[in-house]
Formats: sequence, structure tokens, C-alpha cells
Amino acid sequence: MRPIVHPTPDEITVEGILYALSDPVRARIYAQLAEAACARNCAAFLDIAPGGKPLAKSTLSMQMRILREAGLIRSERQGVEVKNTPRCAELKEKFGPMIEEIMKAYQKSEGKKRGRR
Amino acid sequence: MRPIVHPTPDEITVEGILYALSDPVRARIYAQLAEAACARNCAAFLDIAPGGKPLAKSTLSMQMRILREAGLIRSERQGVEVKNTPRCAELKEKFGPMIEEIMKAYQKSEGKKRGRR
DNA sequence: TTCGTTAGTTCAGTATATATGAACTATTGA
DNA sequence: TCAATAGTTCATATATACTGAACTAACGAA
Repeated sequence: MRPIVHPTPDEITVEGILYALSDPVRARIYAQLAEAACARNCAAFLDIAPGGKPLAKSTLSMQMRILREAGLIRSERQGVEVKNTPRCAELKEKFGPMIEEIMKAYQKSEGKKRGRR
Repeated sequence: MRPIVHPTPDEITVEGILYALSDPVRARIYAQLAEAACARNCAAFLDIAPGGKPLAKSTLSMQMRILREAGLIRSERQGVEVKNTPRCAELKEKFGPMIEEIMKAYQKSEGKKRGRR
């Protein structure tokens, strides 16, 4: 199994971030990590998809990899689990309020969806 | 030839916007439109790709379609040409400063690339 | 050490999306 | 009616993403 690699702040690109966050599932995962005070393992997100249908483990694994390789999260093995944390400080340093604004926009649109029902 | 269609503000989604802007070529097209005071036809963007290699007309046509269907631009036939304008006001109304922040981040990263040479 | 369990990754096949040259369409002007 | 211009659509090659099945790594118990 290949070791977990992370991009340095230099290697993180705007397009990579936008692509990673252009999937609602990945955006929700990042949102939950950014809100939570503590690290979360991957399994915590198995039921994150709207509609309650659980994600395949392999799908989730790939989504986490995309988030990681985009530079949004940091993943570290701790025993059998992999703990994920958002790279908020580095991202804010590099991109200013961009990512926060994206998450705000998502929040707003989710709110509307719920309200419309 | 099918008529040109645009999403209503309601139909514009965060994920669609992020996806459309996650391609540097599309992001540059949008940036130029947002800066320019006037509408631009498609052909104006044939040489937009970094490296000077011109885009195929069919490729550009598709990129414009993705921007249009995401809700970022409005395209209107004027004679033989199609005039494109950014939907800045509607987008700002719906997404606040998100898109501006994205464009700022791109600007900054392009600046760095040029500076590094 | 070996076995079982848990958590996650990789593989392989399939499905979906993107890029582009060639052919086509719409509009204008001669 | 014909030619020119500006884009679009089509067909096909290539690349990416999704998912079940098989695999691996870490740990605890016997």
C-alpha cells in the first residue's frame, strides 16, 4: 500500500480546489470536517450522500483521495483508522476567504432545498 | 440547430459554477468577460490557452456551452456571431462574493506563475 | 505466532465525460 | 443563388469516475 502523500501549499491549485468541491458529496465531507473540532475517520462519512443511500467504501476512499490530493484535507493513519482533518489555516493563508465563501454558498443552497419541501 | 438556452437563477447551482470554473481555460474566459465592459464573441477566445496553442473551434464551442449551462454567461446570437456576456449581477445576488473571490485567487496564482519565471 | 476483526485501499470492468477534425447550419453580403 | 464567416453538431478516440470484489495493514486475543 502506497504511503499517504499530501501536496505542499505551493502545489495546491485553485482549479484543484474547485474541482474537488464541485461534487456535493465531497463538499459536504469537507464542510463537516471544517465544522467539527476533531479529526474524523473515513467511515464517519459513509452515510453522507443525500437520500440516505450509503456510499461504497471504495467510492468514499476515492473521494477522500481527491480531497486530499487537492490539498483540502490531511489524512493520517492512527491504528486501523485514517484520521482526516481540514487544512483550514493553510488554505486561508493561500486563498483568503474563497473557500469559506464557497461553503457559505453551499449552506445557503442546502437550506433552500430543505425549506422548499 | 437547437436554440440557445440559459438556466434561470433558480436553476444555477454551486456545484455547476465550481465545476465550470475548475478548468483554467474556462476560468480565463469568464475572467476576461467579467473584466471587459462589452460583450465578446466566441472567436475572441480561440487563443486563450496558455502556451499560445489555439483551441479547436469545436472545443471552444463546448467550453462556452459549459459556462452557459452553468449560468456564468449569457450567449445571444447577433448576426453571424454569438455575443457573450457575464451574468455578474445575477450571480452576485445569488452567491454573494464567492465568484469574485474565486477570480481573485486565480489572478493571484497567475501572477505568481509569471513572477517565478 | 496465528487468527479474526476492523478500516481502508487497490484492481478491473464498465460507464460516463472530454477533445477534436470533419461535416453541417445560420446569417449576411455580393 | 453563391460564397464567406461564425458557430454547432457528430463521430470517434481518449481519459476519468464509479463500484463490487479482492486485497492489505494494524491491532487484539488466544
